[in-house]
Amino acid sequence: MAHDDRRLQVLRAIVQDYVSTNDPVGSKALAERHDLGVSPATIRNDMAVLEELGYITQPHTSAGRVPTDKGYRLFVDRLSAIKPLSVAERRAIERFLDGALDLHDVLNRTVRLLAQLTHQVAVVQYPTLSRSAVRHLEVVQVASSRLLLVLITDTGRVEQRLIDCPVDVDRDDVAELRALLNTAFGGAQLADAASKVPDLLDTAPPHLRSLVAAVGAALVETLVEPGEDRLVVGGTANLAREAMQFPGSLRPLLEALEEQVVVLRLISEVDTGGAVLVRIGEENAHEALSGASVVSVGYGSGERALGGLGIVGPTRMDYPTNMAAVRAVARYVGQILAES
Amino acid sequence: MAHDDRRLQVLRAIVQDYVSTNDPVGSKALAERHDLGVSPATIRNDMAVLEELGYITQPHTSAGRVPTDKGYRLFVDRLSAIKPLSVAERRAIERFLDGALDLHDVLNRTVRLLAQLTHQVAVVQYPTLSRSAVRHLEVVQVASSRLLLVLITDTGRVEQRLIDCPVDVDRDDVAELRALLNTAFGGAQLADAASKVPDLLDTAPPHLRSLVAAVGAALVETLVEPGEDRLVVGGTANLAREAMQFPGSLRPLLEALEEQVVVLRLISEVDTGGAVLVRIGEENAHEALSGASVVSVGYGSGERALGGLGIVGPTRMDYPTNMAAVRAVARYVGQILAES
DNA sequence: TCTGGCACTCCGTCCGTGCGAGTGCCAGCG
DNA sequence: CGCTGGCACTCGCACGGACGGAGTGCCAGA
Repeated sequence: MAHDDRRLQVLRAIVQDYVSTNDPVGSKALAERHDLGVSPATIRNDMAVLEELGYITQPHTSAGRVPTDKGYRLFVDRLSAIKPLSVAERRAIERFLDGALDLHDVLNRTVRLLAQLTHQVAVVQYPTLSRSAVRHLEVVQVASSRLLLVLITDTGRVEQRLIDCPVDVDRDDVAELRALLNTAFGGAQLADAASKVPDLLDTAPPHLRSLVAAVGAALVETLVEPGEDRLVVGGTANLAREAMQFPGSLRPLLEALEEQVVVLRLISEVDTGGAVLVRIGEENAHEALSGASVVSVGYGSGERALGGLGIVGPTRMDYPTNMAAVRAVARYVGQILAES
Repeated sequence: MAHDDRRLQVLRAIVQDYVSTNDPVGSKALAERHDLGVSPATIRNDMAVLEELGYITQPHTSAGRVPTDKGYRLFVDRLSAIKPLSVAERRAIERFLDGALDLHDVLNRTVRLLAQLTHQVAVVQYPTLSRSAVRHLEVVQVASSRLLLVLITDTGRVEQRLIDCPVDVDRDDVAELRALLNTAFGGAQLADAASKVPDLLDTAPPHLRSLVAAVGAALVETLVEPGEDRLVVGGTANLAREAMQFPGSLRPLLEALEEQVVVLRLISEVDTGGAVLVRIGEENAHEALSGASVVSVGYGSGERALGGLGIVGPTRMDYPTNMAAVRAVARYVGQILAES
């Protein structure tokens, strides 16, 4: 029906106007700014229907209409296409990410880039350990009975962990242990590491067993530990600019961003197909984010997703542009990580 | 003079009341809440003098008085003693920092602890590389002509850096290089590392020279690079609670905290004597912090300061308590780092 | 030198008004 | 049957004046 079609166009127009002006949009303004080919009165009727269906709402009687979460959802799903980035933006991405010195650096630059491109809070997850492989394991003795285990993954991530040994450790044993660990785990997926520990224990020379046990335990713990997934957050200053957008104060949002665990769950639940995921307002379950939207996507080299990245902002955001930025940045990051 | 003395007591009372109530304080309220032994009228005269001298000011004619930066300065310098922490707080600190697994973990816990104790934004600097010694250098080959240099310091800090080599690298050379580096630099102060590179270049076997040069350059760069000093920031959510305190918006402050470099300079300029440093409002030079105060102190094991930590908050803060918290946390962190 | 009293200054709040934007409904028209 | 123009109605908001209260400065007296 031409009917429904126009109604959707009206919804699209409402979302676009509201996002760009931040004012509830009325029928008259809509008719003026968009070539809908009908009069304000007709638009009013359509808006009444859209409101009935729950796509828009009016903040107060006799104010303009504002999209609801459901309205944004429909907009994202059916009324918008991801807007391609400008050439300048693409070049900016390249320039920004080139010349990164290590993983830290790559992710820090990424988060700043993303915050700058989208004017939102940007979030980048470190490559998940459980999907990484061991490139090298280093054991350094820091005290007579204390070792520092350093894990270097194929994604360039470096993790450290202190190990308290039951007894004093001999210098030569450390070297032996190092060699043993690297032949056992070198190149192996970290996810498989846990299952290899018992084997290694059996085959290890007796005088190293207790050490191997301690190191193995530490390795497994590192994987399980909630802190294993790190998060880089940037652009929180962008929140201040749009402070009015959020009900009450920024506080809960800032807390959630610091808490990390909540945001982490959202960011790491990426679509395996590589599509950009959008979660709008209440869809976020967690209360602190109920007034916010999250746009996220997995990044990685080849098919496997190493981690997620994305942005957090008010539900009233420019979805097409932001989705494009998130996707583009994720691609570049994937490329760069593949190279190193 | 009994005169001046009372005036200072009035100033102290004003600061205390203003900090706790957040309302400009008037002569009457002051007389009621503090045993100054004089009438409001007398206090008014004193306040007029204090205002003349620039210690207090009135936001509007016929509102109460509010301390100026200069007033807070006098308060901190002469009118307050660092308030000892409660037993519960001391125990909380111990409990909170115990069981940290590595340097990351220690610093992350520290920043959260400090934010929680003071209800301000907490900032902790990683132990400065230039004051650390090399515990171990690790070289890992990540591609035929690409090495990953991992530096482990005596403070437990682990730094990584990618090195592009001019030519493909032989596996055995890597092992040799590693041994060479560790005998040359092991245990040495990083600050001295730069001066050792030329020597090492001379004595190194010819086939390793180009590698040593590349690694040496990377090492020196790591020290010089602005990013060498890392910062952990936490408790930004506390800013939202006191958003009204800051002129305009939180934006500049949040930006400065993300920028890191500004805050870093403030935090790292610690008193060598181990005293808590307070910078109030305009004393902070940088514009974004002109409405904020910074309370900082160096932490470290023994005498040398490894780095700084502190808090950033509105000038209207509880200085005695916060100074106590900062000092106590710094001590514990120093202890813990000395142990590992 | 301190105190009580007094006049004065303003800020913040409240209330009433007017304006403007936007709506819903209805009758008429193609 | 759907679109249009017109119209009355509803609110939110900005403006402006009045009011009360808190706090001050000053002055005369103890």
